[in-house]
Amino acid sequence: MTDQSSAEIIQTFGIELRHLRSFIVVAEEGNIGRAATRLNISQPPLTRQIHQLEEELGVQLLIRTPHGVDLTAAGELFMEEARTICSLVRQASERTQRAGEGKLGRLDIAIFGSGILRDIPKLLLNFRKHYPDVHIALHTMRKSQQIEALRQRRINAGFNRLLPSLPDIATELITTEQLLLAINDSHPLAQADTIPLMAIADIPLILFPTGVLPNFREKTLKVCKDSGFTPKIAQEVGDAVTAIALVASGFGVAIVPESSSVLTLPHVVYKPLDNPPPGAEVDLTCIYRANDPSPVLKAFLEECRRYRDQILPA
Amino acid sequence: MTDQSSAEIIQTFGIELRHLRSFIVVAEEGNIGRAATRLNISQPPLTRQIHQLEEELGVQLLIRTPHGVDLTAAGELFMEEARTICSLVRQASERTQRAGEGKLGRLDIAIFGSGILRDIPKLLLNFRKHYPDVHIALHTMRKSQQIEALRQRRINAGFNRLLPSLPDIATELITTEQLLLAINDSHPLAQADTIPLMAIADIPLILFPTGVLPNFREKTLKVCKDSGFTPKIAQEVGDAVTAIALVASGFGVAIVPESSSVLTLPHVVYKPLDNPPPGAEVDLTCIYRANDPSPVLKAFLEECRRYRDQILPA
DNA sequence: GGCGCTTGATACCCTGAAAGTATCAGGTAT
DNA sequence: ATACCTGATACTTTCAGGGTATCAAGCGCC
Repeated sequence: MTDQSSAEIIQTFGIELRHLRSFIVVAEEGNIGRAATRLNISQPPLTRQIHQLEEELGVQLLIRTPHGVDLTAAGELFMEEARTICSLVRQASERTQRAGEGKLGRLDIAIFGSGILRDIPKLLLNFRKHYPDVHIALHTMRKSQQIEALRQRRINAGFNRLLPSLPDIATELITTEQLLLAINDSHPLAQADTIPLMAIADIPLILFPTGVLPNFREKTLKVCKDSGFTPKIAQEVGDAVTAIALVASGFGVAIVPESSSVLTLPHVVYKPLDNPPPGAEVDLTCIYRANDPSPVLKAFLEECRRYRDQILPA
Repeated sequence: MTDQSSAEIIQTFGIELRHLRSFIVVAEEGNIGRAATRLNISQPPLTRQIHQLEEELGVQLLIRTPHGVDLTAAGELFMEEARTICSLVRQASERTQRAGEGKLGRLDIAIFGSGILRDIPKLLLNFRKHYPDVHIALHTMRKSQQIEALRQRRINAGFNRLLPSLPDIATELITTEQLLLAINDSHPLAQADTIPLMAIADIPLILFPTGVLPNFREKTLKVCKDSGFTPKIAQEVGDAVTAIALVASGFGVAIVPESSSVLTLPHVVYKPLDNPPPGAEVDLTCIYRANDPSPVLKAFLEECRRYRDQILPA
């Protein structure tokens, strides 16, 4: 297949862009001498170039008149085609340069449940503002799927929390969030400004997500253990949104990342932990192939860093 | 304006089609050495060409791996663009060649009243069959308009009868037609198979067309004079169709070219002249600029000759 | 782990094609 | 008739692209 396709392409031996550029100028000037001046070459080589072109095409392009040259019908057609081609080359060059700077291209990005609630949309919005010509496709994937998809090159980056360290996957920290307690407003504890973790020891706890370790479920259990108790597990669910929905229905409480609090559901209030133990926080990170040379990805990671530096002081 | 437009085009210095063709093959092979073999050059110059291209664009197009080369995102984009450009060059080349052979292009052709009745449509149909990609635009013009339009290059060819000889306008004979008498079937003469011209000396004659000399009106009068009489003029009209319509209404008789007889109107019959005097015939000719180099026109004129040679024996 | 094979990159030379110089030939206009 | 355009041609020169030889680096196979 390759042989055939390139055989077709290589048909046009001999003809070079130089010929097209020269011909365009000659056609514009209607005079070979003046055209040569504009091309910064002398007249004879230009005459020869045009002859070569006519020879190569097997068609007369110019009619020599006493005061210059006129285009034949074929010449007129070829001039249009040549203009198109030259401007296409220019465009190709520019587009490739922009692609090289990461300003043009496509990013396939995997997101997961609770990450989408606040930081990722903001980040993507920022990026789109700086790189409007980069097309972003979002895919919802759980952590293990993200890693597999990265390795298979189906995606360029993914967002997740609590990542295992892997040799071929690099990470970029987006933000570190405090943990909040999502609690039903009918519960007496919901009146307090902050809640000591120990206070929920006897309240049923909704855990999430299910899936491979390490995950946020594990994190939640560890935080409780560090506070000196083992929680009563009310229910295990797949994602933060479902967990908070259960909180709204009075199933129990849930420990969620700070950013989840943008999700308002009736009867759900979010309370900071009183005296949070060390480790009562969770990272949101961007993962990508460690050796991915894509300039678009590079630009995206820079945007990630800019976002992080921007919100960390605040 | 020319300076600006070409300045834009000439932006892409350095880059030549050679670079694009080479890059495509390299991208296809994923291996510079093999690509060089396929391009029938050795490996070092190909390496250099790719470097030149990357230099020129200011973008890395290839990632060198131990087993060959991979495309960067920019490289992948540029490869698509390069393919497009190369195939466009090929197409341009082919189209120009076809234009040079007269197989592609546009013909603006002027026609006039009675010529359109038989020969011109047949001729155009033949031409279209051989040259399907030539677009033909028809314009209805009287003789003087045709000549003016030819000189102003608004048309490529015209059809007419009885043309004055002009230095810059060449002619190509299409057909020579006998003259027929168009007569109302209520007239006693309409019963005869042929009619001697003298017989209409007393019947009102409808003359056409009005306009510059020489014209068919003049021809008609001359034929009558050669037969030894001066006709009674019933009416002068602009074209053959109107004249025949008047015959249908009983205004009188008309002398018309043979081809007009394809036009059937109620009560109109066409009768050959009995013993037609020499000169009782009229040419249909194609006129064009004597120095017009257009290959499309050339092809059209050849079609005209073919048509003439085809109908002359019959 | 060392050796051989692959890959692309580099240094140098050489050929050939394209550009330059000088001149010619044809057509117009004065 | 001549002076001045035009593009075409002959010859020279230059330099860019291609060739040969070789190198450096990475992978895989014993």
